[in-house]
Amino acid sequence: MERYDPQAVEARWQKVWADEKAFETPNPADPAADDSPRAYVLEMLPYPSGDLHMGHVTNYTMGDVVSHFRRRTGHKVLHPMGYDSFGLPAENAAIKTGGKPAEVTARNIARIREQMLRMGWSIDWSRELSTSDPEYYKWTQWIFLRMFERGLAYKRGAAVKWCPQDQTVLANEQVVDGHCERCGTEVEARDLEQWFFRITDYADRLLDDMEKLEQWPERVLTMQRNWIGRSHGAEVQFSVVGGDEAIPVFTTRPDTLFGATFFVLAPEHPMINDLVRGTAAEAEVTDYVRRRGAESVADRMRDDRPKTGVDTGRRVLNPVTNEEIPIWVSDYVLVEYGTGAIMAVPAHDERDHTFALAFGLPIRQVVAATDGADVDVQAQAFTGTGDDAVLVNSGQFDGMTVADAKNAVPAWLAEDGRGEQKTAYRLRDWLVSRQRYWGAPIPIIDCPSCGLVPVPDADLPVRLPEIEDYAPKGRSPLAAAEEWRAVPCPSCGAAAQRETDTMDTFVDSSWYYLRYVNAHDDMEAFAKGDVDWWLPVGQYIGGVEHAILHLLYSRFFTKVLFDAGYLGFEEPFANLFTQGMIYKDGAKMSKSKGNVVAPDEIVNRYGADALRMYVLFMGPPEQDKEWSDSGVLGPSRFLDRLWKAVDRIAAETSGDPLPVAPSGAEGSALDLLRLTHHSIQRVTEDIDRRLQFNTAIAAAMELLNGIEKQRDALLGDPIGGQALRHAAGTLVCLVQPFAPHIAEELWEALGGSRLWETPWPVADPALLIADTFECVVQINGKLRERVQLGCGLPKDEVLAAVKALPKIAEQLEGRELVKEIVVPDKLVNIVVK
RNA sequence: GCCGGGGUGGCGGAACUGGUAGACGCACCGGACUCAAAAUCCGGCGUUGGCAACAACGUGCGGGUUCGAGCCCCGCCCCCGGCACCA
Repeated sequence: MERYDPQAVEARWQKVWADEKAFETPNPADPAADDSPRAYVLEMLPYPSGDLHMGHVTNYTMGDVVSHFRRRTGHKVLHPMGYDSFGLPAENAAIKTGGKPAEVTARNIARIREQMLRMGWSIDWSRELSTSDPEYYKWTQWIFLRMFERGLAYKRGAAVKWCPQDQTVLANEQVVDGHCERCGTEVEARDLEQWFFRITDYADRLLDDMEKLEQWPERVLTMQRNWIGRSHGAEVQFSVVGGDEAIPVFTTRPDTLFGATFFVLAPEHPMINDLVRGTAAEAEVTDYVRRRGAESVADRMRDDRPKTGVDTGRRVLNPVTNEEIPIWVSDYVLVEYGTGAIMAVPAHDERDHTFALAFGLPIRQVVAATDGADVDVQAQAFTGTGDDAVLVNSGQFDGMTVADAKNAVPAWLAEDGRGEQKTAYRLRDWLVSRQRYWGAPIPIIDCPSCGLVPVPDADLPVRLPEIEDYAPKGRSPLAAAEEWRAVPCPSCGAAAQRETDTMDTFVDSSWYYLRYVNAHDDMEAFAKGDVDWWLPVGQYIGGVEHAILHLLYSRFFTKVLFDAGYLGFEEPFANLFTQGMIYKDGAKMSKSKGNVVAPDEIVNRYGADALRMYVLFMGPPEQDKEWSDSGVLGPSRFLDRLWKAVDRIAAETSGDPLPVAPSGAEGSALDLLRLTHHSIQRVTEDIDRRLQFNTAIAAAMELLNGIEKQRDALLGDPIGGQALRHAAGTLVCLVQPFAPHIAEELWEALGGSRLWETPWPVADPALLIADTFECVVQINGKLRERVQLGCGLPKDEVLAAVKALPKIAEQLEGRELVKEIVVPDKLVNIVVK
């Protein structure tokens, strides 16, 4: 056979797979379906920027290894691919170059698809989809309407985050430290009418169902938990002195209610104007509110800012002490959390304490430590809540522990409506409307008499109109398409206007995993029987950067669709694997830093198989990794050596591509058979149970090293030759998920065909057992000697054999024996004095 | 501050259930082949001492449990990620 030429080999097999539709998978209704177990292996779909990057290569190669493995262990595998193709980059590129977003997107998809094909991933291309395709977004709109019907999509005026660069509003999840997640511009606060999804209705289920996600990484669950931010506490009513109204507060410390010595409203609290109108403090309060409002979002988030505030002169009644306490306004209270108002307990809350000191407000201790700790609440807030923290100065609750009082106080308040147990969340409703062009139009019509009316399902999709100017102007570019906008109201027929905002692209990607199942069905988004057959996704793989946004939204969508009866499951992804990022020179690869290594260049030089192996071999898949230009040489050399070794063995032995292990092997032939079967076991475990691809590849490398070491000695011998052929065939089988092209070629050289659907090798238990082992001999826990002993030897015989060793005998000479430990077939430790 | 993850040779990493620390690979050093170089093949490669056999030390730091600790426990330090004036 010729020299290993990755380019030729890879092109050849990619064509075979395409011609034979090797990786297309039937749905249950298809006659080709049978009752073999199924596996849905999915990687997060890419944004088609045009260039495949190393993160994509790692992500999709991991999924591909799992797919191949499942296929060869008897599963029907669904392994699809698509493009998250709506979004700002294509739109911005179109604005810059004068083209159309749809054209830019089509070009980018064509380019990235070509690069993907060169990687040789075993994808069912017949299910390929693009979220910007009307065939797809028709159903995104359909889901929006289901949300609308259920009251889960609604429009309201609210203080929202606005990105002045991208000229659109953002979801809370898309604001990172006060800056736009996408472009890094500092966001502004604006009051706008916007569309929201009521994800907060699902906060409890999103949290509680995480218990079912046993196979999700802890760090992702933690991030979601933090994001949802559930706190149990109480809502307590404080009535305004000299008025009829009561102002509710949320507190997680109802046990400290007797210590509430003042009251604080957020500057945006809706009742402020009424409270101060006509009072002496009106001017000062209004001025304070205006100044806070002018501050940037990022400034308000700075954590070192001093406390500011102003006294309204008005008072509320502490509902348990009946004391009148002053109402202050301060921006340390956030309008969007809880009720936008707090009761301040300076003795037991650090923030309230700081505020009390700054403005000379009274501090009253209501919790004491019983462990003798010195507590001076005038100097410092005491925030202890343990079993040794008990209530004082709290009427009938004196002496009760904090934990008990947290329940007892709200229960007592509830008796006469002064308060009740309550749960608060950090999570806010998901703002989904965007004032940009390249997204799915929101399928709603605004009628002067009927209000917001859904577009009838039969009229979907609401297609994006062709427009001239995509440039953002602070309102949706769709507003300029007046002919498109003007429609009769579906309900009353009067002249009405279409909604002109488009949907956040995260809406598109919140359900794509369902669409793959019936990717080109134009009668429905997906068929319940089919999605229930394939989902939940058996293995989902993607970047940890989507831990909150995409994964939380997708879980929300799945629950909504489940509630509406379209799905038979509540969690979309049974197993989640988050891969680490690839760095170069200590930094994330990026064009601006000029440290991007293009996968294409590596493929041209070393082949896709070498690149596939290297990205997995670099380190544990979930960890961040550092790209090394010379590192790829390891796998590349391995494939070269593999080629030569298998080529020679194929030429000089005969039989099946993977003959049975010859019986009667001994010596180095037997050693090789054992190594082979240990390798099967290691690679199988590493792929199947541990998703630990780096060690699977290391095991394959060790097998090749073993084959090379024995090759010349065994080739002349009939049993040895068969052992070699068995080892070589096995190695090709084990390498196939990682390097599928060369594996097919070598399998063919061994006389086989279609390795991708050849059953995965199974380790022979008899060959996993050795008859001797290297016994480690320790004295006082220190390694002193090693000796080959027979397996299964009784303890006393092992000890006798070990003590007979000259070196050990010498060291035991004249010392008192304290203890002897024998770990069967492993080690001996002799403890002496 | 709270929550989660991590810290092992020159480098990436391995050690899965407490049992030989450093698998596999990169880099480097020496040798073979070559006029020479590249490629390839063979050998070496934690630190210190020693010609060597070998010995001592060694998994962020300090303690503990154990016959035995990279792994378990207690107390710290540092790095990464999430949340954070969230009442």
